Amino acid sequence: MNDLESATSKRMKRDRSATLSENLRRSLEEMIVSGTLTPGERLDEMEIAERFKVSRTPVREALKALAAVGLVEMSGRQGLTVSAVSIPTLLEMFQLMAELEGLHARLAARRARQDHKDRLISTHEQLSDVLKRGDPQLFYDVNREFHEAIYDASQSEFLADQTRTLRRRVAPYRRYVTFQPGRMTATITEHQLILNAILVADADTAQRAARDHVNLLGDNLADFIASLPPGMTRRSA
Amino acid sequence: MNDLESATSKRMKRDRSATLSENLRRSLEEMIVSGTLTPGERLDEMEIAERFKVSRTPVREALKALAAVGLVEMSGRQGLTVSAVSIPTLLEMFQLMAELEGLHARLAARRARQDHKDRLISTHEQLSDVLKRGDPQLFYDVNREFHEAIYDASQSEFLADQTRTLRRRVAPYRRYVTFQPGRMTATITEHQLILNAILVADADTAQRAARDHVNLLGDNLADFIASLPPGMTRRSA
DNA sequence: AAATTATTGTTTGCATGCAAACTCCATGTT
DNA sequence: AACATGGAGTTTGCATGCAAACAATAATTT
Repeated sequence: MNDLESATSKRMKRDRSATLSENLRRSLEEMIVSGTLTPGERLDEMEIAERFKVSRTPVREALKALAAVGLVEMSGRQGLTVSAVSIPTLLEMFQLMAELEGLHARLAARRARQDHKDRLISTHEQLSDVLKRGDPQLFYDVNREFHEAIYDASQSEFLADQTRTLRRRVAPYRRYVTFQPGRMTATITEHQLILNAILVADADTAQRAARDHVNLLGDNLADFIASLPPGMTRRSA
Repeated sequence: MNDLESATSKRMKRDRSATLSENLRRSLEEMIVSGTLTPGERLDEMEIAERFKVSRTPVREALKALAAVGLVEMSGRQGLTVSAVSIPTLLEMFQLMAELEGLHARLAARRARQDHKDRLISTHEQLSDVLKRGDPQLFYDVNREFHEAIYDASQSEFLADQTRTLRRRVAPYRRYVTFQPGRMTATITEHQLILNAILVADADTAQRAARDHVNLLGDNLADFIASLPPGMTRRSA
């Protein structure tokens, strides 16, 4: 029963989520979502294994899991790549995101308790502050916080999971939109509409506002893509 | 260049999707979706490996993939189980399904070409015929065909993928609803409404009709669950 | 007899090894 | 010279083996 002994390496393994493959999955997912690994990039099992100092087995398991969610693609034996989604698919993703966020907002308007509302309000104010400071990365993060607050208020865990999964899939592209001029300001305005509707429990308005908010994001993305020189859409590195 | 030789076992491996783990994933998924493996049931790696005459490696990869989609759960080292979803989660799933199907119907109403419409009509008629014969399993399958026809007409592949994935997740429970008295007849009526709206390109009506259709399913499920003796909802074997 | 510890067995997680298949380059043939 | 053919190297897919962890039972102690 020695305190020192119980804190040794044995305890390390006790951590439930401490399987190598699970940690790898998280790491790789983060790298894909954050753009460190770019869409279309080849993923070499051995390379990753060496990089993380593990064998290929947990690497393969992690990649299998990511492939099942659609973040990586395995086309037969010719190797794995970070999923590169086509423009039409990307627009579909935003369309679906719009519906999901709309549904969350609708449910939030109906179910939000006072603590949920408080969190929404404070997060929204926080985001307004960040806007003035003009830190895009921070804005990106706090913006996510605001949406998480809506998911929380909607009290729909499964729906939230689905939404987060989709969110991660569009994340590599979403950054292009977030940093568009005027988008951050517009976001604040749009959030305000959603927030107000939730606060007064106007489900229809909340749903519409949230849906429109994401659809505008999609439009911005489409605009951005259209402004790119042709061919730029294939290469994503 | 011997014909006989080129047709030997070497050719077998040429099939792109012929990796053991992929085939296993399909098989296990089918078993879960069809109810052969029941929610909550323990999945033993070795047992499955022996059953399919393969090593544990592809089994583990298949299970990892299924876990990523939510069909199986792996809680730490204490083994994997077929996912058992709680009642509230199940209702959330139907709610989301309703939105997805609604979106498909909306898009289908806007985009369906004549060939899509033909397929919808013929599938609908087919389902009506099946109703008279009273074969629940066949009804289940043709019903799926009708919905597939809608996905096809909506021309949204990604959305269709997402819908199918969710469909598979609720499949183990959906059967209870399909076989409820009166449900099949009601389904035909509801499909008719969706079909009519799509044929006349009335997007709003199509969306509402499809959404209501799935929501009614959810209601039926909720009724069925409520009619079960308490405690019956936990154990699912 | 009850509780705690030992121990055995089962099951998962990971590493390693091997073979099949793909890629690419070089050599050869027409 | 162009195309086909062959082979080396790379990469994936799967099997096997081992060790750590969990589960359950047996044994020991109080």
